Amino acid sequence: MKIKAINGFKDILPEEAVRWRFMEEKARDIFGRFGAREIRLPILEKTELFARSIGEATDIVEKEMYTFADKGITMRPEGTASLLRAFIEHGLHVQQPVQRLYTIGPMFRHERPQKGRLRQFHQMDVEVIGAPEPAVDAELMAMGRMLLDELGISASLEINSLGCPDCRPGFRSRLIGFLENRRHRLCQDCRRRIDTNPLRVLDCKKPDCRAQVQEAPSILDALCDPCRDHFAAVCRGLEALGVDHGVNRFMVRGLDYYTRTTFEFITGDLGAQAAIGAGGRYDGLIEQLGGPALPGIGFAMGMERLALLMEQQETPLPRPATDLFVAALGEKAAAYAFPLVHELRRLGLSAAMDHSGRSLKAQMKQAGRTRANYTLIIGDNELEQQEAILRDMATRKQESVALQTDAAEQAHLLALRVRQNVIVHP
RNA sequence: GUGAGCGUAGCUCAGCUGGUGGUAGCACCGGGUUGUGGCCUCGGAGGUCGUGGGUUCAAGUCCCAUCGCUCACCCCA
Repeated sequence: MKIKAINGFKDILPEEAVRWRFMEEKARDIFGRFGAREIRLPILEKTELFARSIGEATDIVEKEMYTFADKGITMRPEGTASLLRAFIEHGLHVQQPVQRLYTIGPMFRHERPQKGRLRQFHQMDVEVIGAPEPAVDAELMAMGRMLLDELGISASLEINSLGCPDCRPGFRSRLIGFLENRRHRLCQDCRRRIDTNPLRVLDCKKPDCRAQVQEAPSILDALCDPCRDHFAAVCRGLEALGVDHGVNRFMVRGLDYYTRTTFEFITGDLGAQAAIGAGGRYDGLIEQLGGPALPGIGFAMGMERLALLMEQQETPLPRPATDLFVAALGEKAAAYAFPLVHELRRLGLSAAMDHSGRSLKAQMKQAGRTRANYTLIIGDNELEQQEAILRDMATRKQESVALQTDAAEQAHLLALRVRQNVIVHP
């Protein structure tokens, strides 16, 4: 019986990995432009970290974590908790008043896999710690938008405010009162949600629930003055930066730690998975985790979802190419080519040759397959006359080049000849 | 945790109400081109029809079980 990867865990094969690399390089580039520095974090953390940050009663903590119960450790289901733990542990706030950090890597949740949702999935996570200003909220969303733009992905941005510990509890109880009155008109799930997570009812997709909820009190009307001012300033900031967005008063978060600004990048092209990136402000969380009383805001992009969209929208990718393929015919020629290819590689070129003594036709085919820009053809005739044929694969033009006895010298000459014409394929 | 659908070559799939002999395309290898890739053409290799059981003279096809995958609910990036 063949051993296969386990359910919800996927291999990213070479062809697909090209897309992933492009995505990661774009992200690192753009995060860097916004002053974010990379932080690399462990995959395993104490279980308690996630219970305290994400929330004991959330689905993630209650039933989706990969936990080694006997050791009290868990494979991270998201990045923010780990990042903040590291931030607090190493006292990063004393270095700079505002820290912008990003991390990229795998996360783990034991859910049933479906389109755009795996058990091991990957996120790109950006967090800004120490800045309460609404301008930062707008800046972060603008950064997310820029990344999507440069990845060729179109999505809409929805924003909302969840208020703060001063104003949310009041809204929450008003909402519960409203929902209780209409309990009988809500779906089974929403009836349960009234007790577990009443705000979540606002986000139910069932038409009947949506209709009921239209009449519900709006959190935006219930915000305290500071939260109201903050939200207004966020909207102005987005407008100043030309970032299109819509206000969605029904949007909520699945994690407990969010305050004030929340946002999601939404697409209709991924089946049931609409959110490709989401985040928000978490002003009390760092203190709650035993750190300094600093505000924070961050968001995560789901990389599998981005990759699916890039594929659908046919985002052009840089394809790897070979600078020079050496086609050697016969043992003597192969013996000459062997160190030559090595020297070419030492000089920084990508070079390849065949080791199985195949026909020239087969080797040319191989050269084409490896996307070689040039092929150097060396046979017995060429060795005898100390001249090889250099073929430009795109133009099919050939020229002869003098053969040197020394491989390093030969490689150097070829590199000079071939490099100036190396094309970076779009 | 719940529901539905699907398992035929490395990939994408054909195979009608069960009827000798398992399709095709892509990819791979070779020939046409005795030393020149992409196009064309000819050929080759590649399959326990997911697995086990049952019905039948006969099962890729029908039934049952099992495993796997996919999508959706839930939840979320």
